[in-house]
Amino acid sequence: MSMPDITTGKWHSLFNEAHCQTCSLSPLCLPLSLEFTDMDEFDAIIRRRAPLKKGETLFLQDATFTSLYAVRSGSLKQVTTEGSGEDQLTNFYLPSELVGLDGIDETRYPGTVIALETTTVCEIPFDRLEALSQDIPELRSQLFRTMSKELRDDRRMMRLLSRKSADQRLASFFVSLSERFRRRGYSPYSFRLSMSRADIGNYLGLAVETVSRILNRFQQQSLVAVSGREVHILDLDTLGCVAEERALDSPGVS
Amino acid sequence: MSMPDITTGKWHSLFNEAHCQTCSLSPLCLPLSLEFTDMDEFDAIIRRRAPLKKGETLFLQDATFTSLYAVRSGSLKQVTTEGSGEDQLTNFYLPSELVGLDGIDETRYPGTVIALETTTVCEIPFDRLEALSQDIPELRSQLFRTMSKELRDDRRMMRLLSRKSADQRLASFFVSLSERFRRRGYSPYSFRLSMSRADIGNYLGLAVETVSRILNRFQQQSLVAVSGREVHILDLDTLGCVAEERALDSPGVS
DNA sequence: CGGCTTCTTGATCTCGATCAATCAGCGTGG
DNA sequence: CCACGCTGATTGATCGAGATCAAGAAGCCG
Repeated sequence: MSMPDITTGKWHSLFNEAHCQTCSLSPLCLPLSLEFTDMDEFDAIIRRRAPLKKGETLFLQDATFTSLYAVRSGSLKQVTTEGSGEDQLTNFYLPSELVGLDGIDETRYPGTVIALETTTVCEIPFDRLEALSQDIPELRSQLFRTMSKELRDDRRMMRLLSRKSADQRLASFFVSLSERFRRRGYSPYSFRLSMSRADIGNYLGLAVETVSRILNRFQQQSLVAVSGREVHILDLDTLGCVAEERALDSPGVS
Repeated sequence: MSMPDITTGKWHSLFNEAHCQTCSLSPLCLPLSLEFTDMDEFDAIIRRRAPLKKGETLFLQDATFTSLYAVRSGSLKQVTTEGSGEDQLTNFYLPSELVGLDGIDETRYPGTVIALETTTVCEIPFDRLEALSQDIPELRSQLFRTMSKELRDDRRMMRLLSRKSADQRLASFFVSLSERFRRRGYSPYSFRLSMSRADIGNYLGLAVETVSRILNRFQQQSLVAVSGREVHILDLDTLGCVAEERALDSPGVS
């Protein structure tokens, strides 16, 4: 839909020409607060990567940590396999978001990251980024802030997982997605889910069947219109209320 | 028990003399990888704080973010109140751990931090820390690593909250506590819980009653011996298995 | 078309929440 | 010293949200 068309064959040139200075995402991405000259320096360490196709992995769990990745287009999921248990989907990544921050303190990435659709990323070698962050205080500061924000989001997720009902989880998910699309200049009301129901369930700690049923219920309540992976949000306000409301106050649920 | 005695009155002098160079926690704390001269510089920006008594708050949710805090002794909990819902306990902090990292990207702390017992902390003004981290690459690197580790721990917590049974949660909690005490030089097998059952339940996403019941069960299975807040871990290995095992494989639970 | 995977829908079962006492620990004041 | 009240911990009985099991129904692609 709103993503550039991969089939034209113009990608490669487009993609070689790409620079932070001309990237529409730079106000959201790491170079956010950089001056032009600093941005040049930053841009110089970035490695553009060939696009990933749907289902391809950016890196595997336990691979040696070397780089962070900024998403340019498309989306990815991070999956952690631990012990005997099943996989846990810990994150979805959208354009301008930074992948790999949780790998810094170890030598390995703590999860596998997989493209959910055709996806392009910028590779940022971490040693060079760290060196550069010595000379550019804004860059360092921005890195700290990005990590801090991710910590904060994690805490929100913990609250969702430990206190919210299935309805509240789904509602939160849609509100959050809507907000993320809005910030990126896409419509907050109409978008296409790049992840399967199973992914959503795994991420939210719910069974696939539950996701399906609640989506159906939301549809009957005219909160959203869902057709396959196409989503139209009809009543964002109420959805926001559902997301935060205590299960008690919900009136005529019957 | 293993904590210095607060009642002797010797605290204040002890506490004024305290420096990173002589602090037994420095190999675990932020100055971990610093040279002597660097550690002096770091030590100079630290502000020692008067001890907090049980129940006192280090800072309130939405207070302006200014500093990180390193725990010297005692322990704290972080509690977030959001919307109409109840509080969510997002973290316990033990000596050498860094409090406040999730406040960096906003101007405010995202939760209230409360002492669970008599607790001393070192205040580290963040603007000075950030400035210092420009000159001391090891310090900057350590900060990144600390934040990254916290991200990783958060992901583990999400897995616990979304996939693990109540038994597994409690077992994980004890294994994790045990490990944290061990790293700090305390006994990994005998310790005193500074938090209430309600706190544990809130943190693990369980009702108090459930915590109580499962503790009882663990006791009957001779995994732990619990008396009030005094804990003796009898079978750490099995506890570790319980923490990771899928509910299926557990053999003769009956 | 057939052979996939993904999604939906229905029926049943279970774990842990909730409700409701009771009990234990503990500081306070008579 | 002991009755009182308060908070925290335990124990028992019931209930319900959501998992699980089991079929179908759509898509999707060679």
